[in-house]
Amino acid sequence: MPTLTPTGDEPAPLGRNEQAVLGALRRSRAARSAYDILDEVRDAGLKAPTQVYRALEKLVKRGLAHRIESLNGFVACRHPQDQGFAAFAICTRCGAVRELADEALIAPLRHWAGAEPFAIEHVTLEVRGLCPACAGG
Amino acid sequence: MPTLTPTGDEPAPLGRNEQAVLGALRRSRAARSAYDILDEVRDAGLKAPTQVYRALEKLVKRGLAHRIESLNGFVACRHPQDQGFAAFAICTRCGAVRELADEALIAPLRHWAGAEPFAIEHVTLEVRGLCPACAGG
DNA sequence: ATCGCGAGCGTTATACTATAACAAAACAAG
DNA sequence: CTTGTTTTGTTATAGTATAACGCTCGCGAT
Repeated sequence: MPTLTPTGDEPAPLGRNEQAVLGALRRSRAARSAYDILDEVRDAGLKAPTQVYRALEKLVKRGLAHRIESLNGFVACRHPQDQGFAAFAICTRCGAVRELADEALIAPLRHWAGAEPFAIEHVTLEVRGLCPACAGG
Repeated sequence: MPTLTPTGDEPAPLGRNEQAVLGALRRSRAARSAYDILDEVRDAGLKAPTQVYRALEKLVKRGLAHRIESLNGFVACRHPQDQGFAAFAICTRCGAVRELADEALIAPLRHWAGAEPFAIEHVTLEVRGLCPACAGG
């Protein structure tokens, strides 16, 4: 048993690899693939996909990053307050990913979860389309 | 210009490859990867991933199949009446995929789409968790 | 101190998913 | 028949993700 983390669930500080990967995610408004990220963090000493994937896994577990299934990519979390569901609007033209905190979108899911005999572990909600800027409006 | 399809948008009949792939999807309650399907339709003469992906692309365009992003897999459509959004409940234990036609789940998305300056092209809504059977209830 | 253990990291190799590019065949129109 | 178009077949390759193994480092026990 480790002797640190004395109070019980103090979140361990991010390691070098996690910091580098999270930094790369935060610098981008679009989702990045693990290999994109790898290209960007080679300077920081990461050399293989495994290292990037391990860092991403930890970041996602902590809620500091999200996986975008429909892009096979990742984004930094911009709404740390949301502990449960997260939703994303993805522009198919410019690639920008907006994290949606809209409770109107999420509440129905919670409601459905309560009514159905289905034990929800995770929800993926990804809306693809044109953002206002790209729609030319 | 083709002379067939005389009335304008008569849906061309499915080709051999599409039929074989759709058959494989319909036989399964879980999502199948393109390579899974390929193994199953080798008898029908398909030999390369490209053929399976092309068949899947056509089936999805017609609404006869759906892609499950979070599994990199595909399922046959079981609710042909729904033209717009489709949602899925995916059991993480047995892999069964249930297509959700629940309007209560989908209506909020339509509502959001109307209110937001975002031109929706496609919505991915995938709920992962334990189905009633696997939850032991 | 030093031994042994467990956690995490680095590295290599490989599996899995998807598409590009071109060849061959099918088919309608002239 | 021949020509242009569309579909299908085939090969090769790109892109995404994980398995497996060995090293090192920190810690507690002796």
